[in-house]
Amino acid sequence: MDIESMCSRKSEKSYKKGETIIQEGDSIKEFTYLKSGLVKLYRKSSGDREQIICFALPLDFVSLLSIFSEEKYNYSVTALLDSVTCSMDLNEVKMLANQNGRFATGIMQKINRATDRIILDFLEVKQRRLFGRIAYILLYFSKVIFKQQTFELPVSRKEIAEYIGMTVENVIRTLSDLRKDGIIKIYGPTIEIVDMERLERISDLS
Amino acid sequence: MDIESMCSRKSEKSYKKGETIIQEGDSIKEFTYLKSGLVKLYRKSSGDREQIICFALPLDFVSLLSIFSEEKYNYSVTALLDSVTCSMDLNEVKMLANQNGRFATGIMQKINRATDRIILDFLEVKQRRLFGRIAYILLYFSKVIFKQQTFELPVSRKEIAEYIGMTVENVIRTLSDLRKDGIIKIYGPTIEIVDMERLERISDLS
DNA sequence: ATCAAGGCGTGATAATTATCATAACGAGAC
DNA sequence: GTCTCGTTATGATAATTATCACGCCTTGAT
Repeated sequence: MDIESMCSRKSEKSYKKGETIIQEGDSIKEFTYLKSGLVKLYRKSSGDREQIICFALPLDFVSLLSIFSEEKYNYSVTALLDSVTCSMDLNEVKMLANQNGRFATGIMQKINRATDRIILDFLEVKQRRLFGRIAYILLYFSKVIFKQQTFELPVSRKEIAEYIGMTVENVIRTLSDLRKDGIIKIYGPTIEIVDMERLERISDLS
Repeated sequence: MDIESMCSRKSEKSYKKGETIIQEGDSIKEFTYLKSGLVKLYRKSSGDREQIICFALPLDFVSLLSIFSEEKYNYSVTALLDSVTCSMDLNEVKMLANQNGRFATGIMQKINRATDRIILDFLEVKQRRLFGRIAYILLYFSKVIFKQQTFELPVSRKEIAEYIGMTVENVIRTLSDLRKDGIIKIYGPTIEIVDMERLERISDLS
């Protein structure tokens, strides 16, 4: 019994871009992963601001934090692109995990990998400044998410700001500066990385 | 078979304050938790700086990130106080987890709780500025680690800086400012929180 | 069509933080 | 002992980032 086969007999749900999949405070009843699309995991912080924790791609678990240890979600999930999730009853998953060690360690490994990734990315972002952070997230979208030099940004400038921990104005300004320096091109919502090496250097040099 | 009983027949090691328990890059052969003392988990970032990921208390796992998913540690662990660790052979733990679902979910739950804690603390720190961050970490030491208003700081100012992502000078300056405002007292390495409410207000107001 | 709201973009200014310099002090090496 | 070296400490200055203010454009509601 693996995730794939379990999923086949479980419930799929579709979400339009912008729809909320999980609301902070919801009780955790299902174990969910993303089948297609792109979502953001985020948290409401004091003063009605939001902090984006990470983005999740197809086959990533959406049930990460708090699952198996809390009763209620301490983060929200919203679709950035039209998305399909696959959910299984959490109690069934827990029972299965208790009965089947291999299944349990499989899940464990996958969740750990995801949370490790979050922590390591936080550290990467933290050691950079504005320019380095913007370069880092552009490279992230280009290399990890879209695997292309030209892509349509699935997030607003505000959401970038919420991920890297800066203000919207500075995100916008920095993108403009990168454009003025000929490192990227901006066509409305799509971004083209023109000078990949220079962007990488900026990301490395903080 | 639970962690406690498994530990009883496994190897304990003692470390003096300052000794390194795990070195980034070491291959992961054991599953380790802290029996007594206090340690820091940290990572070397570019430019021989270090970033502290978290602190671990007795009964916390020291094997967190990368374990079960990587072959080598991507972080280091060093004792901040004299510490004793308890280690089990990782392959044995994996085998046991594969055979025993309850054991596996138990570990899973504990690791998840720890990594969740790290992520949530990162978010808390991230949304604050210098003063708020210093207040937050002082409250953390006071409430979580020592459960006292007066305690001996187990970390240097530099290490505080490495945790909250600021410079040493600003950490020192901010502690001085809090002292001048009568919120804390500093006797060499020990700190007394005089005005807990004010410190909490500073932590909340960022 | 018109209005309101929100995202994008830019400039001026203020606040925050980093960097550089310097000094006192204690611990460990020799 | 004495000499480093690292930590704590403080000030002056520079760099970075946030805040405020404004205008443009698009989208959705009425």
